[in-house]
Amino acid sequence: MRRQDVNHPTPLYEVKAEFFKALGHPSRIRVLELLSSGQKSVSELLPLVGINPPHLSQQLAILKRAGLVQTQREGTSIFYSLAFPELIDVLAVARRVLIDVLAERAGLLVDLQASAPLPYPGEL
Amino acid sequence: MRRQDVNHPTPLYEVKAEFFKALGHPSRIRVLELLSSGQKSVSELLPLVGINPPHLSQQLAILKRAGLVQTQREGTSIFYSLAFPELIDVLAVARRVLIDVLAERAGLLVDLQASAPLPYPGEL
DNA sequence: GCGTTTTTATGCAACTTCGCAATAATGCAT
DNA sequence: ATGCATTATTGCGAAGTTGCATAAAAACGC
Repeated sequence: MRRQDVNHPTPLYEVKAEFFKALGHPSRIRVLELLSSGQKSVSELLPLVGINPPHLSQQLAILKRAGLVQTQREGTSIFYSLAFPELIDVLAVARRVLIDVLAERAGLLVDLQASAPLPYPGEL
Repeated sequence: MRRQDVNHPTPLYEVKAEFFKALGHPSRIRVLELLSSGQKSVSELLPLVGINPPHLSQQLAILKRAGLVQTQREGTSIFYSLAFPELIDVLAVARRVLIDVLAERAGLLVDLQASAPLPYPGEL
């Protein structure tokens, strides 16, 4: 619990920021996408995410603390799953925006190339 | 440009994480929500966001670098606006998930209260 | 020039990431 | 039940990143 939270009823945009912060890491995005197609145990996730066990465990803990995933023990394995199916929608909508952003970036790139100082005619 | 980017085509989930990271701050969320209802100049945003000018400028720069907002000069003012209207959808969908998350949390809270050691019968 | 609006620079505290070592929790064999 | 292997988590510390304040500078209109 952060110092700030001790006495104040966390304002809404703080909570929203927390939510997005939880999504703001490659491994965590990867995990959520993997869980989009059904629950997975930690040992299943390990090779798919490609980080070492303690690190994965930590990232999973962050997602869990944020309330985005839930766990279920099954023998010696622990299965993680999305806490809410709507999370899939968040990822989908974000994907759509990202397409725009990347298209825009690509556009800027060709502009840059077009306005380049006439590719060094005599270079090399 | 990070070292890692020099030789590798940044994997997609890196880019996605960058996107969500850009949303992962209260002031930035606030700005995006304010811009959802139309462009605003920095000086308009200042009192609404409630942070000091350099800090706001920095947060705006982060949003701009992420490609989420665009600017337009008008005399001495600079107007910021959403780069893509779909951003509003992202915020909306996230809001829906958040409602679930918070409801769940509230549920856990009453469970905790229900299972409390019989609220200190004689306390104060 | 001067005032207004916005950005950049710099520095420090706070937080995050991630590896390694250690620990816990379970199931299975003896 | 004790030990052992498997599965997952926790603790800790180094390195890197982010947040935010103060001071300085840039860009514009007059």
